[in-house]
Amino acid sequence: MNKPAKLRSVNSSAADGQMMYSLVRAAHVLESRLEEALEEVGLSLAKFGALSHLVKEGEPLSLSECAMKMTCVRSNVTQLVDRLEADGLVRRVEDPEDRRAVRAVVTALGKERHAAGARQVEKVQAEFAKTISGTDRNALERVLSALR
Amino acid sequence: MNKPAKLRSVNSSAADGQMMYSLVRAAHVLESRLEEALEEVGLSLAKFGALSHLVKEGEPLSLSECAMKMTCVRSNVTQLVDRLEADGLVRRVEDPEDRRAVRAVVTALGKERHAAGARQVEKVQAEFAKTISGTDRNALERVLSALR
DNA sequence: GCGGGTTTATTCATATATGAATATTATAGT
DNA sequence: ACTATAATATTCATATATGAATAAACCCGC
Repeated sequence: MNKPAKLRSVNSSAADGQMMYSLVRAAHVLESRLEEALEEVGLSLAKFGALSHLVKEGEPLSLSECAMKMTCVRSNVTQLVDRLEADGLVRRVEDPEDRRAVRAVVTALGKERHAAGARQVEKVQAEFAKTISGTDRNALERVLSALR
Repeated sequence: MNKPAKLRSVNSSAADGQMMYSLVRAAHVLESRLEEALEEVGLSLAKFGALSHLVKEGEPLSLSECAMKMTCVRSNVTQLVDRLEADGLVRRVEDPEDRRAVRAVVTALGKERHAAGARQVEKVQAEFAKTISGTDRNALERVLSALR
């Protein structure tokens, strides 16, 4: 027998603890799927994320701006751009306005690769969409927007 | 004006894409909170996780068993146990049954530290519980259980 | 009993992430 | 104009994670 809804929403911190872990695990599962899908086109999730911001912006971003958009630390971006540059997906250019700054430019190959990555990500999204019912969608939105 | 629910649950792969990212981001936020809380007692989330499995089991676990419980690769556990051992939270003992195996034993200090970590985690859980309404709880459960 | 395949942990190379330290350049306040 | 402060990217040390390669020990079928 289920508990009445009133009781269910009270005194359930143990269940919530499980849910917190479930949420984290579920996200890891999704990340694995994305990594797997992106690997087929020679990208990692980190690389795809960086390319996405650069492509979306449409103009060179300084590494600091990248770090902010990716909500990570600058030294991380330095290394990520090193690898992207080694892959030929991005180029570093100096900023004439500010001689401290370095901006990242997506190469033609980088744009192609990003597009291929986006197609892969869409497949995972479609799969994800199937696992969510319409009513759960709204509840999930509320929960996730509370966690920022 | 909202779309009718029927339309809302159809043709919404773009919104679902956002939700997929939201879910991943939300999990990262939770992980950061856990890391932050655990840092106060000198633990990382990875270390706390390993200790939790060992404490829960109540007896020494081989590193392979640890890897399975933590759903990660064995070489990861090797390094993690290196660090736990350096912290004095765990000891390696040989397995008399199987001379290939190495088992991890929690030390007294390890048990204390784990208990302290568990108290920290509970605080984060309580905070998390407050952000979830009773009705959303069930929806979230359904969604997360579909992602295993 | 033994030879071949499996399982064990470790090591190595690499990717991702953080934070501290450093050097260079910009900018504000005086 | 000069100095103090801030912001830039990089480097370094470290933690976490993966996967490939290795060595040791196990186990099965013969």
